[in-house]
Amino acid sequence: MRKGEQTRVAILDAALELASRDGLEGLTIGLLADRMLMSKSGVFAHFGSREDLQIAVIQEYHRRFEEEVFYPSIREPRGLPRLRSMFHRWVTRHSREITSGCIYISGAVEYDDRPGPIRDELLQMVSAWKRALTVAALQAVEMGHLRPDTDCDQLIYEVRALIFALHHDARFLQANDAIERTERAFRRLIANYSLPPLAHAA
Amino acid sequence: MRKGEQTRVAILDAALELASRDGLEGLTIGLLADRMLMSKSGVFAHFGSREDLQIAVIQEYHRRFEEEVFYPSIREPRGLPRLRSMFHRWVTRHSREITSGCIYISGAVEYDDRPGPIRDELLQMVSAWKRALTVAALQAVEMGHLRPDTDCDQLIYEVRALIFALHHDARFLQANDAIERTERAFRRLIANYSLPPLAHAA
DNA sequence: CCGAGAATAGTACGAACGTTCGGTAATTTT
DNA sequence: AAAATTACCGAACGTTCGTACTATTCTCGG
Repeated sequence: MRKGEQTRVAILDAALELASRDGLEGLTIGLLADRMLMSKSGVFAHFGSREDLQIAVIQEYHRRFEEEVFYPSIREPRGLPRLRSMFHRWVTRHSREITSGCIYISGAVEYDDRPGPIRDELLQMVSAWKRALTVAALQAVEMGHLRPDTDCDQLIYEVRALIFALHHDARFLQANDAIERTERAFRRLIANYSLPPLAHAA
Repeated sequence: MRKGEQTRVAILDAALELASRDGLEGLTIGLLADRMLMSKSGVFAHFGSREDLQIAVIQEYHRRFEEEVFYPSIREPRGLPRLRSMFHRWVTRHSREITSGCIYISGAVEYDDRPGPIRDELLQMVSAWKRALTVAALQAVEMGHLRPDTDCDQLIYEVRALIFALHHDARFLQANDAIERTERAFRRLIANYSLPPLAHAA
């Protein structure tokens, strides 16, 4: 039980790459076997079914997302700095995987009308991240970084909207100014919900 | 050559419904034949190939989109009223088709990594609509409805972002406050780029 | 170094896919 | 009413899909 896990990890890695490009529905055991230079049944044996494979991919994606975006950010000072860090790392991740899309987003489109374990898994991951963002925003209000009347759900809704646009424009429209626009919009958004600087006060 | 066109229209109508729910990739000739109570070959004969069927669906979707969103808006007064109308009708359309998603958005995810005629067709339609929005924004600046230093590309980028979020939250997360949040964000956005009301001027 | 058990290959299956083809109705034209 | 064209069906092809079995190869502890 050592070689096995080792190849399982390798398969999962290739599966992630494949699913990021072609979506979870495009993730096929045959293609995966080709890429691994293995037989279909050899790949299949490592996961009980295709659905289990897809779920494993989602979980692995989430693990990496947390590792790359969430955990580093949580070490930043509570409040606006942490929220900024979460957003920036999120954007950076998207610009890095500009050739391999975000499974959260593509999965949402693929499974918005298809109930089942995969949709449930995706929903759980996306909701968790959304909640984490909202918590960070709430803390920013608590700390006095954002205006006390800030509707944090609304703020995070608009923040997430920017990421969706980034994903769309960078990948589909192949617009190279998407990252810049996303960050500019974020700055304006934060400025909107921030307390006015003292210099401008009456 | 009369009965044929008639059923072709009926097939296209069913195809649109199917593609809106399951995406353009989920649009299958077999399922379409089942829904039409026809044979696969019967359906097939009306379109030279599956790809031609998919392109026909995209074009029909675009036709309806223009009819429902663009043309009525262009009768509104040039400038901010027209831009508002375009956005509102867009949102309304999304809330109406809350059970059947937007082909522009699902198609963008499905074909962002798949070159070919379908991607080209989608790209053309999406770009055209984006340009129409930008033109409306530019006119709003010209008319003095928006600040003269407004970056219209940036504004429209953020406007489109809101629609992406609406689509995501309404369909995938099934959040029932998505429409309200979208409109609230739009108001804030416009206020940001508007000239300050005279009452607040120094 | 060998034998047990894990890891992978091989083969086969039923289903669904797009597509082709030949034939038969139905419809339009003459 | 006859002829010609169009509309549709049914069956089959080749491929790919996920999955179930069986066989073979490899790995590693005793």
